[in-house]
Amino acid sequence: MVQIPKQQPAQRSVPTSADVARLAGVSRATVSYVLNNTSAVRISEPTRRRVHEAARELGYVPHAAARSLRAGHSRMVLMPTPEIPMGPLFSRFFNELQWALSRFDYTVVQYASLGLTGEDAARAWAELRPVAVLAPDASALNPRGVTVLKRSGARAVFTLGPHRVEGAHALLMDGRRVGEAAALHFLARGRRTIGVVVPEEAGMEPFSRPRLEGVRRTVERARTAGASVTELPLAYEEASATRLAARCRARGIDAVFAYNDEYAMLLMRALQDDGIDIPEDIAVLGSDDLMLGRLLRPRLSTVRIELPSGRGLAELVDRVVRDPGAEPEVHDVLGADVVHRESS
Amino acid sequence: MVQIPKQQPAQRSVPTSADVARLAGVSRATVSYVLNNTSAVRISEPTRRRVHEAARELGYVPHAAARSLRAGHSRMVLMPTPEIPMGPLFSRFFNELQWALSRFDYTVVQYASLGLTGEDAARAWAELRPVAVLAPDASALNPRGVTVLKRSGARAVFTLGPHRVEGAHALLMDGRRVGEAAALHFLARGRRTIGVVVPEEAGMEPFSRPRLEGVRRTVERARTAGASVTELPLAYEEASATRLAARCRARGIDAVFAYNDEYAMLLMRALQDDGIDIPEDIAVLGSDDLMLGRLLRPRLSTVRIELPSGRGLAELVDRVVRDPGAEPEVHDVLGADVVHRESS
DNA sequence: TTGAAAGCGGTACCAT
DNA sequence: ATGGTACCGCTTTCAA
Repeated sequence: MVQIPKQQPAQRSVPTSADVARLAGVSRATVSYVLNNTSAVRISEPTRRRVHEAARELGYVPHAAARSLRAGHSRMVLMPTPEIPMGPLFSRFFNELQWALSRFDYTVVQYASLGLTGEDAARAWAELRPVAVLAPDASALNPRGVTVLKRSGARAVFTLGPHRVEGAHALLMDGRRVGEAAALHFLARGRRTIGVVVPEEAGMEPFSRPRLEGVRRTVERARTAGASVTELPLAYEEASATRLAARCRARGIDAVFAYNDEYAMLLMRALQDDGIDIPEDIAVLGSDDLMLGRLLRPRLSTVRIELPSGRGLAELVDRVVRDPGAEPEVHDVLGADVVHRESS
Repeated sequence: MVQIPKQQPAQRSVPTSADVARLAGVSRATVSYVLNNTSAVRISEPTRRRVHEAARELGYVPHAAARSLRAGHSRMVLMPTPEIPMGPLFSRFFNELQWALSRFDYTVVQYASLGLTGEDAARAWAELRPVAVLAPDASALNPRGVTVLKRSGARAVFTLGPHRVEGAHALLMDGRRVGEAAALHFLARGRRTIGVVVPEEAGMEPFSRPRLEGVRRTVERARTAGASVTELPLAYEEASATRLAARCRARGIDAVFAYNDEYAMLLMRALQDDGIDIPEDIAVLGSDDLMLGRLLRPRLSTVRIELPSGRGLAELVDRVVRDPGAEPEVHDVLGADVVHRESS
């Protein structure tokens, strides 16, 4: 029995527009005209058909790199992926923004430049020659990085997060607003000894610090007699929560802003197990308005965070791309308001 | 007073290696040799310095597209982003895989080809000429799409998800395993009237269907007298859960596999509010082993899903890239086992 | 040790 | 209505 070579892929090399031209019996120029529907040039119907047919037969797919090399620009919007998996809130925002940008005919690409930060990261991104970069704060983009990107042809550089960076437009998500809303809520309800949970997990400082700071600032400004703010480190595990619950009781804390709903749930459980009544003894406030908060008993009060519509942001990005000369703009895109339920 | 134009960016065009060569007083070839540390060629130290300095001064960043165009290949691994935001489990897996691949010197790019599926999506991906594609199931990659990708030079095409696709390697995540584990758990504990929650939210079928099917299949095979399986549609909102709780009671259901921990929490709350005792009257099982499940009362039993290490998968991808001729492999990468706590 | 030049896959100008 | 061709930025022989 003859041994038949199994699946000889023949590994034909990738078909190019020259191959299509050859097969269709026309020039590469004609192929380009036909496949791009170039309006400045009229190609006869029979020729069009032959070209299309040849392309289909060969399974021709244009080479994006070659195209944008020639064009001198691309419509790639680069969104470096943050190292930390984002919660549902932020990831929905990301998805929406992506979708909106794609409506503007941008190609959104998330690029994982893992380990790189600041200028190094910027250089890695710049190699891709994106027309715009939307950098989450965690990428630690700095002013020099912004310069690198602009020099390499990026027409719009945005940061997304709590900080702004010189030279770049900013979609400023000022976490202090969240802390502020929480603090006002507590003060208005007569709470005075306020604790603020700060996650111990690495990489969350950019989000947790501003919230703490917002609480601090608000309490100071209010000049309410006897009001104080205590930082409460908490790891995302029960043992840590148990210890923290004891500490809350010991320090006479009567209100806790728990960073977000998940940490709030963790702490609430520990407090309740410690015999503390919520909200009677200690008021608890989460944030992000997750479904799970509504399911707790008592139902969790929370700071609802409002992110802007992807549609609007996509418009903004597009506007800057069209007019790159303009001064960097700072857009305060974070809204925060308290949803009062039963835990506070 | 003279009006000074504010910030004249002079918008020099992007510096190329030719600019660097000019400034350093050498040829483009030399620039390339120096910046790439080409070992086959020895360049004198003074020249090296001059080149590096010129590159720094101009803020030169190489053009990735031009480079890979010349090279004829890239090290880009394309991971089309699924339309649905993934939970923490899956997103951790994604991150890990990305990190591992970057250790192998691959450039991982997530490309949002929103709205496109099947062959159209494949064509859009192929334009980027990735060396490998890891396509989540939701992208609906089909055999023709696989062909398109291979024809365009992709040396490794993987699908990630519950289905496999002809011609592509598969990291098969067989959700039936999850259902199977759940069913065995219930049957072993004497439960007979089993309900399976199926989320009503769009786009979750690829995950929920197999789980249901796994339960069904396992119960059928067990041939346990009187055992039955009921499909329980549930939207992620309290009202829907309330209705479902009533339905559970009415149908005499004594065990519910709730799709995941979040739906489980939602349903558990509704059942308890309806006066049903868990696990006495109805046993509840979630999946994903989220922290939140441990915090519920009773503590939620859950199906722990084990995804493979990113490291191992990166090795696999690399192996296939090196030897693209091999037959497509199917790797069963989903482990499922029940973590028994208090709700079952 | 360095430079000249070809060529990767497209596009668009200028002829024909 | 089509074809010839220069060129985008970079790498890599081959010569000098």
